[in-house]
Amino acid sequence: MIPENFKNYLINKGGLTLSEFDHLASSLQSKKVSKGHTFLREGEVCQQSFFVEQGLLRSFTIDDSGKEHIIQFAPENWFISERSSIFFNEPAEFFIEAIEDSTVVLIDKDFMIIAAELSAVFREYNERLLHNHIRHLQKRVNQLLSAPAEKRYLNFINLYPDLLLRVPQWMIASYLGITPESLSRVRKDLATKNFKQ
Amino acid sequence: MIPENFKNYLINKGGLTLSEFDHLASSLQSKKVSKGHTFLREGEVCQQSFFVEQGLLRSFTIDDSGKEHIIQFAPENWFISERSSIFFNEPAEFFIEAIEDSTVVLIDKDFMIIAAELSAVFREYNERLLHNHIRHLQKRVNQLLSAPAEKRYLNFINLYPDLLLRVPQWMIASYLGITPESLSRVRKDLATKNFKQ
DNA sequence: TTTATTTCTTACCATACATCAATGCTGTGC
DNA sequence: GCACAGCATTGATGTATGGTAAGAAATAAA
Repeated sequence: MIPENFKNYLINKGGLTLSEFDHLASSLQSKKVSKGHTFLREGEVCQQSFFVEQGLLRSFTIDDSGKEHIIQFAPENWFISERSSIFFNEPAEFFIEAIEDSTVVLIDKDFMIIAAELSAVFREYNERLLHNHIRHLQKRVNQLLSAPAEKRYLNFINLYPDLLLRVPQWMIASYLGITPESLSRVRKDLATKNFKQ
Repeated sequence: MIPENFKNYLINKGGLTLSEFDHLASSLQSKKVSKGHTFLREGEVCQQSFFVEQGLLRSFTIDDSGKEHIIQFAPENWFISERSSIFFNEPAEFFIEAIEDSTVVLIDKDFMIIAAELSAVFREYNERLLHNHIRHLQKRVNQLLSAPAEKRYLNFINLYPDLLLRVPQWMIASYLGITPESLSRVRKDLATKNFKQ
C-alpha cells in the first residue's frame, strides 16, 4: 500500500513524475505503530530516516539524571532522522518515539540519493528543507539564549498551535527547557494577566 | 588574487578540478576587513554567504534589552551565512561581524548552484556539510536544554580550544547563554575545584 | 611612557526557575 | 461503577544564574 502523503510530497513538492515515483516506491516500506513505540534508541546505529505519514513522533535525549529533553516534534508530513547515525555512521545520540498511533514511512539513505539523481527539482527542494531546518534550529538556539520561559512558551503557541492540543504539557515543558511545574506556573501567570486587562 | 584556503576547500574537499575551479573563480570576490567590520545587519537583505579565508567572524542577535547573543563563531575555513536572507529572501535576523582582522570570500547564491551542477562530489560534500551543521545545532540545543553553565563551558573548551584563546570571555559567555559575570564565577569555581584535588 | 578604554573579577543582593511533596483531575481498564 | 495510572496544579523552599556596582587588570590609544 502506497502512503498518500509521502507520494504527494515527492510528486508535488519534490517534482518527481509519476513514473519516477513508481520506480522508487517499490523499495518503500511503511509501518503502522501504536503510541509509545520506539523507533530508535540512543547508542543504536540507524540507517533510516522517517517520514510521518500520519500521527506524531518526537526525538529526545535522556540526561545523566534521567530527565528527558525533547529535540524535535514531527507531525504529519515531517521528516525526522538521526543524522549522526545515518550520514556519519555513528551511534545515535537520541531516541525517536511515537507520541500517537502513527503511520511512518521508513526511508533508506539510498532512497534519497537515488531520488536526487532522478530529479534536480527534488534535489533543490531537499536542500531547501535542510537550509530551513538550520534556520529553524538557529532561531531555537537564539530563543534559548535570550528569552525567558514565558516568552518561549508564547512563541511555541504561535509556531505550533496544533501541537499545543496534541501533546501533553510536560512534553512542551521539556521542549522549552523548563520543568512541568514551571510551565504550569507560567500558564497561570498568563491567565491572570489576560484576565486583568 | 585567489584565496588559497577557499581554493583548497573547493578542490580537495569539494572535488572540483583545477579547470572547473578556474572557470568559477572569475566571479569570486574576496575582501580584507579589519576587526569590528560589520558584514550584515539585522533587517538587511543579504545575497551572499561568507567563507573565512583568514581571521574570525561571528553571527549574533541583539534582543529587546540590547543584549547580544552569539549564534556562531566562524574561524578559518568555515562558512557563515544568513539562510533566511539568502534562501528565503527575507530580512536578516542577525548580524555578521569580524572579531579579528579577516580575509573573507564573498559567495553569491549562484556560485554554489553552479558548482553543484559542475560536480557531483561537490554537491555531496556540501550536503554533508549541511547535515553536519544540523547535527551540531541539535547538540547545542540539547546542551542548552539539559546542561548547567559549568558543563556547557567545559564542553566548549573541548570543542573549541583554539577559540578560547582568540575570543574575549564575554563573547564565550554570550555563546553559552550566561552573563560574563557568571562565566567568571564558573571559572573561579573550576579553578578552586582543580586545586583541591 | 601616560592615559583612556575595554575586559575581567568580586561582593552583595535579586530573581527565575528547580525541587520536593501533597492534592486534585482525567482518562482507561477491569 | 471502581481502582489505578498519568498528568496538571499548588505551596514551601532551595539553587543557579542575573543585576548592579566597584575596583583590578589588561589592552589599546595618545
